[in-house]
Amino acid sequence: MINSEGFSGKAPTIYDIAERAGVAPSTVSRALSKPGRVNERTRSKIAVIAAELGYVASTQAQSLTTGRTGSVALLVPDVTNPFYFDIIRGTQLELRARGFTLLLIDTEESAEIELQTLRQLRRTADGLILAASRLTDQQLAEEARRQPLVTINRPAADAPTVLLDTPEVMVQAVDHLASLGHKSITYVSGPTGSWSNHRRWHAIEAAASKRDITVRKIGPYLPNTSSGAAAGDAAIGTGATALVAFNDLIAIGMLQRFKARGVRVPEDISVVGCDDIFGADFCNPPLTTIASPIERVGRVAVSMLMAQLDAKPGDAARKLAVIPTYLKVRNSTGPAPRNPD
Amino acid sequence: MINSEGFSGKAPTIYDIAERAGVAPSTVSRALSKPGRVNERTRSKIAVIAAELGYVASTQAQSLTTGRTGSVALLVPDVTNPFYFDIIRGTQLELRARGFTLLLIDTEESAEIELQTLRQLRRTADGLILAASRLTDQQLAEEARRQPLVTINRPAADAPTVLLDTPEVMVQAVDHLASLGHKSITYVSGPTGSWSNHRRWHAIEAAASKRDITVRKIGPYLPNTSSGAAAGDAAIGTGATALVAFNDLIAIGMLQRFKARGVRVPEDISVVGCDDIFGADFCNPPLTTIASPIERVGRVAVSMLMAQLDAKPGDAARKLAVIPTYLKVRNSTGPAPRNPD
DNA sequence: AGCGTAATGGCAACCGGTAGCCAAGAACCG
DNA sequence: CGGTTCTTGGCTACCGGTTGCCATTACGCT
Repeated sequence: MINSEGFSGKAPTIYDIAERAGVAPSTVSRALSKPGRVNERTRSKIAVIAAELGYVASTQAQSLTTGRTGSVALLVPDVTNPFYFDIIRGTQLELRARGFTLLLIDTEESAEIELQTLRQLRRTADGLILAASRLTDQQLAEEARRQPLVTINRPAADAPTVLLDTPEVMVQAVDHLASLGHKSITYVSGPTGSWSNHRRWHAIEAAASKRDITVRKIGPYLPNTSSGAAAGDAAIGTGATALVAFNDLIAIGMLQRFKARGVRVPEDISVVGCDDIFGADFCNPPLTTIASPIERVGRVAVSMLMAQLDAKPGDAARKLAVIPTYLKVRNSTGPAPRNPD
Repeated sequence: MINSEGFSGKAPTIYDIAERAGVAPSTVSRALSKPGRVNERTRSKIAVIAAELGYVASTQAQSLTTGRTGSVALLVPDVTNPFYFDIIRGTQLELRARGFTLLLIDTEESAEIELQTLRQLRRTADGLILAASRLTDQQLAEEARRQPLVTINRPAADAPTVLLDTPEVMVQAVDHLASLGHKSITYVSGPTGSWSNHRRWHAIEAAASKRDITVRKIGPYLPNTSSGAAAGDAAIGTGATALVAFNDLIAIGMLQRFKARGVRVPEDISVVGCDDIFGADFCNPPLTTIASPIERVGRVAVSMLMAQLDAKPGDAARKLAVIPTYLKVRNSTGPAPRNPD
């Protein structure tokens, strides 16, 4: 209480250790960071003193000379979107295993914040992982040229990308609905700037056209449950019997809305989501959706970034990783109603 | 492609700007960080050049002299636990508004990782926010003495704390169940190391004893849905009619398990959760739970931390913030069954 | 005009490490 | 035993900013 500022004085530096050990600071530095470079006896003496003092190297000082900061930034459009939970976790776990720190940024679905953060972090992070970037292709390419970057669910020239293979499985979803007798499918579109949104829509369109099924699109909607509620109302208006939503958040929002309005799922209408987020298995009814090992996406993104950081000029970096996905049928899809209005 | 390393050369420094502007580096530094200190014409000239070059100050270099890193670490036991997501978001938003960066750490429910990270970050972060710390009181006090710290849902000597006032509302939950005719309540306990777990249990115990209601405790269980499923089975074994769970994750896990085993909620058994996490409103049935403005918890934690950072010796810091909570009645609670086994 | 004071910008030290270069001593070799 | 090479540790410059101190100039005022 005497000194409300003084958090136990200053942290010890290599100079403190050097003094105690009777060696030069540079020796301490070497003892700690390149063990082979100094005599074993000297090294262990220094190690002991460092431990006693509770020495921790200043990462900022280190990064100043080495150019490495030991941290990687992950930019997500919305931290509260459960889809990103596992990406965050996968990233964080893999990063920690490699001795890196995670800088988490919520870009609030804004390209501007994203861009500004990207610039801000140029010096601060060794590399960036962009989940569902809202930047234009050009901006993305530009940034990729400036700093090591990996994108998730968004291809970019010059930057490695991790993709969830959801479009592939959209075909299965269409087949699933077709086999249940649905003749028409309505796609509930996500945000306009989202690349995966376009990709999913095209996949559905293509799959449907091969099967004599008509498709329609409503939206765009923000990827959250309240927007999903709005989408639910819109869907009822169109008389659709089969809905494929951009993601589970929207799908769950629709489910809630349908329940509130007395529309039965799947008797009156079938709903397919995408991502298999937390909650998809216990909503009412449990949601048929497209699942994938999302945590792995984060891990893979990290390892691709690391490969990029360690790359010698001339190394051909792996540019693309596609993570498999699969259709998970639960209770939100069922036979097409006999006589739709 | 010519040079896979060279991400557009080096970032510009104040020396580059100084040269272009024909002034000394120190002038550039001042122009950028203390505008009043230099002539307005000089300042604007420098500002223009800085903008042209896309200059961004190196935070590590800055922190080296100023001692401020501009980043705050948030430690959570499990990033995939939705409860923390709004805390993360609140923290991140408030931090960004104040020009700080968020370092997110998942401690994997481990006191050891928590402690190790705390040490690691001593130099790297200006302060730490510990959500649901698993440390002992002593460890916590020790760390609080070493660096600016704020805890969430965990009181600590020497560190400001943000508390959710859930125990207060546990009383309401007990009343709610009592008014529905329940004579006995079973508390489904969370992790042993969790302070809020103890606190909630004691609140229930106290409230029940005043109302001639018997209480029981089962557990401990990990705060996730699979553990909740196990808790569900255990609860069935005890013949309980009213369950209050440590948190929503456990409650939802129980709900799922009950559904699978044909136990009707709330007809056969009532369930109360805690936290009102994402999913509590759309699970089946929607969960009666204790809600609170969780995002605000994060914001308040940040502002208490900032107050601590800016404190002059002698300032009496606010040591405790209690965030109100309230009972949200949905469909998982109902009248006690007439003739329980 | 003369003097005090404020405004402005440069110099240089410093923050805490890293790394290149060099010298002293040890070990090795013919 | 002299010469060469290796090992080890110190010295010093440097990374990119910040800041205390000082010199210069401009300005205000009597």
